[in-house]
Amino acid sequence: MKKSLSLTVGELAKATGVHVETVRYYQRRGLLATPERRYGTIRRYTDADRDRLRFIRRAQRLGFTLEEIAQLLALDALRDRERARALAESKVADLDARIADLRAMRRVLVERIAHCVHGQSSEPCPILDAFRGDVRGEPLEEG
Amino acid sequence: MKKSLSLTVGELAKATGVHVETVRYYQRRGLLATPERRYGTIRRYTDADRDRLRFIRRAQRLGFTLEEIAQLLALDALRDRERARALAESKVADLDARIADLRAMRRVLVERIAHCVHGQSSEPCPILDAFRGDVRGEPLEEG
DNA sequence: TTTACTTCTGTACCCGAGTACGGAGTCAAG
DNA sequence: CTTGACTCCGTACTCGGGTACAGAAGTAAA
Repeated sequence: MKKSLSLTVGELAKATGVHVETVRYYQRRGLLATPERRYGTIRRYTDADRDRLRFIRRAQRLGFTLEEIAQLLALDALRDRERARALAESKVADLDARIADLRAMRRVLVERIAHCVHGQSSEPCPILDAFRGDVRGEPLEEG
Repeated sequence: MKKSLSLTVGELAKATGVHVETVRYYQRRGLLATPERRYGTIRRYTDADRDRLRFIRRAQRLGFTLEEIAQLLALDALRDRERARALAESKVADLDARIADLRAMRRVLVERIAHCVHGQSSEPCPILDAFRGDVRGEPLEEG
């Protein structure tokens, strides 16, 4: 276990695949600590900082917002499994809803494309006509 | 066919379920024309305006951005079926990619939740550990 | 006609997740 | 010891899709 207190922001950024500006942005957002500048030098980052940053990026790829990631990190620090799990579960419900929405959009669009293919030119495409008329009960409303 | 040149912005907004400010926003974006103010009075909108606005909202519900909707409206004006269809098809591909991404996220999360449930408390939740370690080949990268 | 709502217009602000930039200061190689 | 790259810091800007607000003018009902 090396506790290499050795990374510059640039190295940290490279090691995690984010831009330097993004590292600073996460610091502003409170997701990542800003280490001291010892003796008026440059800030140095540890492997733990790098791991935390990787955690952030992975959680992001799983669809968590930075706000939610901040919560996850806090729960992790408290070792609060229950709440961490609850957060993950509500995220799954969230994903399910978004997937259902996208599938509904897809279904309608594919149907309209089929109508467009079988029809004569120089008339407006039924895809567009479909938007004008009633698209089966106005789906996908919020709330 | 009544060509009722009778709607105020407020009525137009109500008839289409958008806020007045949003109507104006669409006008600024060039999606909707701004009718003249005749004899220093209030602007009046037609049924055609209302239909166009409904078109915009429906296309939005199908996942088109306002930029794309502007394109669709232009293609519609030109009666260019080919390009309208192509745009719809690329949108379907787009939706497929987004759905696949969300499903991948969901799969990983559900798996991690299962791990979290079967484990002893007062240790960090494996959901969070998973973010620290390798989440199977770093999926969901852009590009 | 007065009161109370709308409308009109311009401008500024919101969110989330960053990106860009300018002028310092610091650091490593030659 | 200078040169060039990197860091620090603050501030401002981006995008997409709107929302908010102030002050003036139009309009409808009592």
